[in-house]
Amino acid sequence: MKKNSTDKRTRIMNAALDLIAENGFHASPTSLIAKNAGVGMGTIYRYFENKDALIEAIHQETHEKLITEIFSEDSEKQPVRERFIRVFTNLIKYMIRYPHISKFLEQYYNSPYGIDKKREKLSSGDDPFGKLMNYAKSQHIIKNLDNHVLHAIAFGPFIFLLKDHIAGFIQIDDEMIGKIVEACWDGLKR
Amino acid sequence: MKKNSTDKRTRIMNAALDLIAENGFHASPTSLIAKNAGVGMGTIYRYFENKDALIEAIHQETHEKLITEIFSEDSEKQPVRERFIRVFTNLIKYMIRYPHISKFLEQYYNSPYGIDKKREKLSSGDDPFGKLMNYAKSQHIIKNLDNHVLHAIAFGPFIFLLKDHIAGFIQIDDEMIGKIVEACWDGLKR
DNA sequence: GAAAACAGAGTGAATGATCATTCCGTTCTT
DNA sequence: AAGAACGGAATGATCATTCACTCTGTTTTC
Repeated sequence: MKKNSTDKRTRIMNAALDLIAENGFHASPTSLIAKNAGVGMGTIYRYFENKDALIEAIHQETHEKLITEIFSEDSEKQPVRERFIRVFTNLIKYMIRYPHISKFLEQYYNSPYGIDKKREKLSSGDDPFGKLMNYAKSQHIIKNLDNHVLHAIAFGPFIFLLKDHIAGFIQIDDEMIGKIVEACWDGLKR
Repeated sequence: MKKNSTDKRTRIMNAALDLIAENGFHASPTSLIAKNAGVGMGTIYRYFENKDALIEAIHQETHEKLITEIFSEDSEKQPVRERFIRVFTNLIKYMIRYPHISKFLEQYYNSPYGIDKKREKLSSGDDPFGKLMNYAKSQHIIKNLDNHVLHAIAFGPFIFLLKDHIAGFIQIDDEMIGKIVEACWDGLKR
């Protein structure tokens, strides 16, 4: 039985993800990450250059997984409204299904890490949402506003609400998801 | 020339506010707060029990100032739509005029402090936005959704956008404010 | 095929850095 | 001069990171 070193790497990443989701970056010492992953502290540094690199790796992986999943059924042949509604709905369901990932990403984007990452994303130009927005604008289906503003109208409400959901103030069910998505679309459409 | 002890208290609070806004909680050591406030480290502990108490005091003060200011012109006699638009517009302008306060509050509400504070607010029931929402719902002017959801639709977009503004990705001018507020209203109204 | 030598993953005590907080000598106020 | 206010070095706690060592599986030697 060959020891798969990916196994330990994964265990470290999962332990860190869980801890950061539950306690935040600053209450997730490497010692605890190592303990929860069932490895020695030194082992973390065999797989990651330092703690930042570990966090970056987790972000990269979760972000990719998220984007892939929520756009999985998206097709340029569908009507724009349908596409928006499907993608938003997927996003919300995903976030609710994987609360630890949501919390991690939320923390990440609210930290100094996140700002730089966003800057990178924007300049590299591979933003599937941006493309969808641009197309919808060219068809005069949604308001002709800066993409940042459209992003805000589309995602702001749910990001806001997610905190309430995670904190336990509300319970988001399928019916509510439908209504939220509709309301966001109302804000977006011409 | 009498040394007013309130003066030092204020200087400490302002220094902490600025540092936290610019660098976050965890890059704002008491030593630096003291230095920027022009006082000794020990002095901070004459005015605040500990660092948490200092942060709570800053929150309390900035939050009160914010609420007072954005509701200053609000009157129950005005039409609901006008009231929403005025209050939102005030909020956005305030946040843009005082970016350090905005950043501080954003950090605060994204930290463990903030969650507890929100819980407190909700149970105490003194939420002027909630009242406005309830009234508008009773008049069938806005969608009949849970207040959390309405809050999210109303404030989510701007909170989201504010980060972009502060990070320098966009420049929010008066025309943009008007459009954002309209879009939020579109999401809210029946 | 057994024993010896090696390789390198894994470990966690030790290190050094950074903080919040305290404590006591100094400075101001009355 | 007494007492309050102040300053900042000292303290003790918490971390990320390192590094000398162990352990296990593999290769070489005879």
